[in-house]
Amino acid sequence: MNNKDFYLEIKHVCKQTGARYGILHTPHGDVEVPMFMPVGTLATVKYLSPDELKELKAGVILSNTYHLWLRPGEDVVANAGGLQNFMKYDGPMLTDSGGFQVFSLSKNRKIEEEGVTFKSHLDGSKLFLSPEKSIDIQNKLGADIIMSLDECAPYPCDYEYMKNSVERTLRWARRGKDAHKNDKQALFGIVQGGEYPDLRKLCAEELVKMDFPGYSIGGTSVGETKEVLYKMLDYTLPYLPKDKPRYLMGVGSYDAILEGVARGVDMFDCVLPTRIARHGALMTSEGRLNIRDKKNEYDLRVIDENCDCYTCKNGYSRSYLRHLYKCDEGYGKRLLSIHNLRFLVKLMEEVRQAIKEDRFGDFKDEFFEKYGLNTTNPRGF
RNA sequence: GGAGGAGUAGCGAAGUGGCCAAACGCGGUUGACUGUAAAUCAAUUCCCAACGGGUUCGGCGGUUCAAAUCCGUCCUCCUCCA
Repeated sequence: MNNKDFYLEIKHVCKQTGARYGILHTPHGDVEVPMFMPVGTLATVKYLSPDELKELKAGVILSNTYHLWLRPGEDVVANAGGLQNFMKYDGPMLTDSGGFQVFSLSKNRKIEEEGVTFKSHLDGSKLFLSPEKSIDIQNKLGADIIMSLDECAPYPCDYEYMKNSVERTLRWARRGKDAHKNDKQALFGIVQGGEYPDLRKLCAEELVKMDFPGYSIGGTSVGETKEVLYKMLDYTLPYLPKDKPRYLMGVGSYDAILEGVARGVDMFDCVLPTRIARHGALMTSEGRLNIRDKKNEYDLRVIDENCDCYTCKNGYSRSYLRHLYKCDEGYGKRLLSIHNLRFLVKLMEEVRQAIKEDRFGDFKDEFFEKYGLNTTNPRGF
């Protein structure tokens, strides 16, 4: 693709940690990194309008190839002029390749060299997704950033299986790159290799040889502990080029985000903030708050005094939010989702500021101290 | 005044001689959730010094080896007729 359409401009590297602050230029505008990207699988971040996403400064929105392929079909999206125009979100977007569904729908699929055969989770019909097909769909969906089809292997996974899987993922990356036809879209390669240092290194180096405009770290958030996740990062990041964006896939707990940033990750995405919001769990500057708890019944305080989200700013009380939650009202899910997303987006704003001021290491330490992580809630969120 | 019907755990509601501390739903409490098959899932919810024990099915009194379940009586509520 044209370098003028998509590139990472590193503006500052934290002297304490090596964390990077930069501007990611995309065809749909510039975004600052490190950043958190909300997930909108079916061309919508559940319950939120594009206006609300803009207000909370969401930046890049993720969507999903597998799900949009099934419904409404990539041609329907292409007919509307691509994802942004279809869902009326005018910021940058990213589509995942369907690689995660190779993992999450594992009971209904079969992996072969040519591609993956899925049994549709909707009607059971037989579907076949290849690296070329995934890229073709993503070309039609039209996101700014697209992903290679990979195998997101389970955890734990034995060495032999992982080695074969990595080699196949590399062949798929090559095939996807050759099939990629839309030069307005940046195709990222995905590093797999589980917890095996040599496989992570091999995968990263081989992908770098293919020269992608950005690199993802995959095979994470599949049940491994935080310690293993950090090892995976340590085994991968040193082999990725400094001038290209690095995207840690599926990570959204705030401790893992901070550890990722410290290691040089630029992009994160996760369903966690929106999903747990729908399930009544909120991220606050004092840790987790379960809105459904009876202790909130008469509590007129907002979720978090330090939050500037729409929900907190407008004084929606815990009492009211609990009421909406218990009545299963959609507006409650919306208000809670807005809060959690804004919490993470704002956290990233603070992260960037700290990097610019060469104090990200201190910021991270203070944050962990303040939030009491690794004590009551070792996994964070 | 007469005739029917009903009273079961916080609420609703099954159960109508032993397998009943009593289904199920709601409510309550607690976990979980990480490139979204997720407005989901799991545990727990009479009391206690708890892999055991104690007290329950409107009240009281009976029958029985055994009662939420059968009998008597009282109380309360509902419907219909006067």
